[in-house]
Amino acid sequence: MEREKVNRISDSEWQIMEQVWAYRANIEGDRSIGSLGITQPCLMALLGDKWNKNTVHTFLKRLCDKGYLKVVKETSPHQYVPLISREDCEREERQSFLDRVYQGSAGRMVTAFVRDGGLSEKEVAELRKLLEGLQ
Amino acid sequence: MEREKVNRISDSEWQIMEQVWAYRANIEGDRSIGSLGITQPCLMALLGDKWNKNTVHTFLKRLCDKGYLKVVKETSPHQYVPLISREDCEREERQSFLDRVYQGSAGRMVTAFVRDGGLSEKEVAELRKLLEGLQ
DNA sequence: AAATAGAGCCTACAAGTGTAGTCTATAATT
DNA sequence: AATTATAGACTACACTTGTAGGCTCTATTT
Repeated sequence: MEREKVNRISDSEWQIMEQVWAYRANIEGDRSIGSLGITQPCLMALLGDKWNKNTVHTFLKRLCDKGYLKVVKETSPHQYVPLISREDCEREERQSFLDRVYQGSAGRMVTAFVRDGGLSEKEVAELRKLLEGLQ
Repeated sequence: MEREKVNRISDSEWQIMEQVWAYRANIEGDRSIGSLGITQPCLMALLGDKWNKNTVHTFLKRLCDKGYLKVVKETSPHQYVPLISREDCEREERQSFLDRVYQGSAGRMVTAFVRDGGLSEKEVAELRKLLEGLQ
């Protein structure tokens, strides 16, 4: 039962996935819309003129090839649906970052992040609560 | 005063840097040894047969080109000295990881890491202490 | 001095990534 | 129906990364 070893999501591809996930989250619970996934023109609108249309297409195709997206071709324009949750992807990214830079030591890493600042008071409070639960 | 925009350290290159930094840390304070940096044969010994000699050379050269290493050619074999501290690199990696996966939200990220487990009791304790100091 | 071994330099090459041009099919408009 | 605007497919190309082969130079051994 070992997972196909497929390439990670690249930087640019990740930005595409962001939109795919966000879109997906938005239509959640709104079954009135017959929409399953985001379309290329919709993506273009959200991304501004960051990339050429064909560039976006290339990324979408690659994400499909890598198994992160599914394309629904019954409609026009086509719709792109995520096959993996953002949470799962985040977990994998966290793990690979951890292994790469901190040799797997979550403690050292988290400490560095916290020390580095950037946490709001609310976040600090939340984190404190979380730590209490851990014991 | 803007920093040269140079490529990040790649995965394999990072493994080389680990050794360079570790070696450097070891000779710290031991000025008796006339050693400035690690050599290719030394690296090979530390890395085992992970890579071919030429592969290691390629990585070293690329790291020099990118400005992360300096080579001392007065001795044979040559010595490779880091031009950037591990801490600085870690910081940059953290930042780019944060931007990439968590849109810069350190809080969300740290929370995910903590929740994901992998923190030892000692690390949890330490983190708690750190958080207290933050207020 | 000739042979050998290891270090350094240069070259190569496939896969992955960022970026976009071309062509074709299809849909909307005149 | 002819024209035009798009979406999608396919192709291209430069740069990065992982990986290593060859050649040369120098130091060491016979």
